[in-house]
Amino acid sequence: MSTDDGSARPAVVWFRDDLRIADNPALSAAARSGAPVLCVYVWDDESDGLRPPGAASRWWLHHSLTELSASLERLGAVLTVLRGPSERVIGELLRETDAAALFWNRRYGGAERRIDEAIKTSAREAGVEATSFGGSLLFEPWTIRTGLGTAFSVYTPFWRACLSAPEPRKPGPAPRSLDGARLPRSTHTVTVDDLGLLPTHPDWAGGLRDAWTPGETAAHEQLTRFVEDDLAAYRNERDLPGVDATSRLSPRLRWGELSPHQVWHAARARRERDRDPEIAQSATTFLGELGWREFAYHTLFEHPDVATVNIHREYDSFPWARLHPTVLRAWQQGRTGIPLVDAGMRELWTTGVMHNRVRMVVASFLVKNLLIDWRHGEQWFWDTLVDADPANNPFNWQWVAGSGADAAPYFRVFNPELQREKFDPHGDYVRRWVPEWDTDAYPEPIVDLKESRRAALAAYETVKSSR
DNA sequence: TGAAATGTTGGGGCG
DNA sequence: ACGCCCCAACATTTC
Repeated sequence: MSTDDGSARPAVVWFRDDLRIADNPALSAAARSGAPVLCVYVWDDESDGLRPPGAASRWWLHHSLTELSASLERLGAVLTVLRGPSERVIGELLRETDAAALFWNRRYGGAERRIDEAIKTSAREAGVEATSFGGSLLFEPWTIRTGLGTAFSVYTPFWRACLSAPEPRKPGPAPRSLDGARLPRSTHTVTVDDLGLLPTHPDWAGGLRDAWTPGETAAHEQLTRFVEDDLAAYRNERDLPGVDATSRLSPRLRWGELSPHQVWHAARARRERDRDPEIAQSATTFLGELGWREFAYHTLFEHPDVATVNIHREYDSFPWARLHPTVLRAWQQGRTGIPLVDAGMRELWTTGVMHNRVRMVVASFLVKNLLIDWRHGEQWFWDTLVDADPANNPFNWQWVAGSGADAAPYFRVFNPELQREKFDPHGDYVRRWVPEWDTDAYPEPIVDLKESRRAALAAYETVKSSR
């Protein structure tokens, strides 16, 4: 088949949360098809229900798209950037290019699934082969079911079911080269720069630049280094925020610079290679963290509005404190007078991530000691995390708040001072982010820990009794 | 992937 | 030698 100008009908690859060329099932399918490949990214800030990325996420997205574009050019293709409502923009592209096929890797959010379904239907009606692939999860949510055919609501049996399901596929290579499709002049494209994703006035991204190199190349270096050098100590040291013992792969998975399949098999291969029991245990613990990611997506699939609605609806009547903006701001800015909390919030603001143990502590502090609705915390994380994930972020906030799937029991209130003594015993982490700790410049706590704990338990008591 | 309150135990000081 | 008390240290229960 040919278009009017004699060129073959292209296969369109729509990139979304999969900004990589290796182990990308949609890209591979397009390359295999023999058709010229047209790679596209759509910046859609118009469709209903799509959640606009936060500021830190936009920064990361800019750089990751830029590298993806360069990688595709090396292979012989280009990344076409479009702007507008996905359904209209993709539909127009298919018509203008007389595309033969449309490929993508699936998304799992409510609005995303509605949009993708509508596009798939109209593409097929127009004679375009539209095919979706599993590229971002180890286990598709609808394949992991309880004996009754329902979704799992508890992590442990969920993960056990995953582990006894067929093993996730081995990751595939990047295409060696691509036959890049030509774009008709009539198509209105923009550049990554045109999207205006970077902060300008002021440019607050200096800390992010120091902490990160977005993009697929650095992602692979990071994965290799972690698996080869750091996996052995992972189990014992991952809870110590002052030690660099975590994988720091979360933004890589969020943006799909790495697929979970690449991470899974890298860790498994390391475990098989040398049979050190320390590595074996660490690998199991680490893979369990991938399991929580799978469970969060599983939960998002079942509860599309997880970012705004309590999974346990009895929490809808929870007696949150009246919101004092100064209190929320003190938490956001790391000025609560609680050293571990302030250290975490400042790490977040500077680097776009926070150590996982500390995330639990600051979240517990906001929700329980300050009695501030978890949605405020979720939104702040959404805006400031470079790994802000549509599934993980709301899932984990609801987990801490007690309203979520397999949530922490309501009475589990972290004591941030005790947590500091346990997990940052030498104060390395706190001093790194709160240098004025233990000086007169450091403020008094904005709440009494003992008293606010009692108040939290009383508040949660009202929810419990209404069950 | 808690913390605090409460209960139990056992060693040592002491009359 | 014995009972009593104190109090860590650990275990269990409760929130």
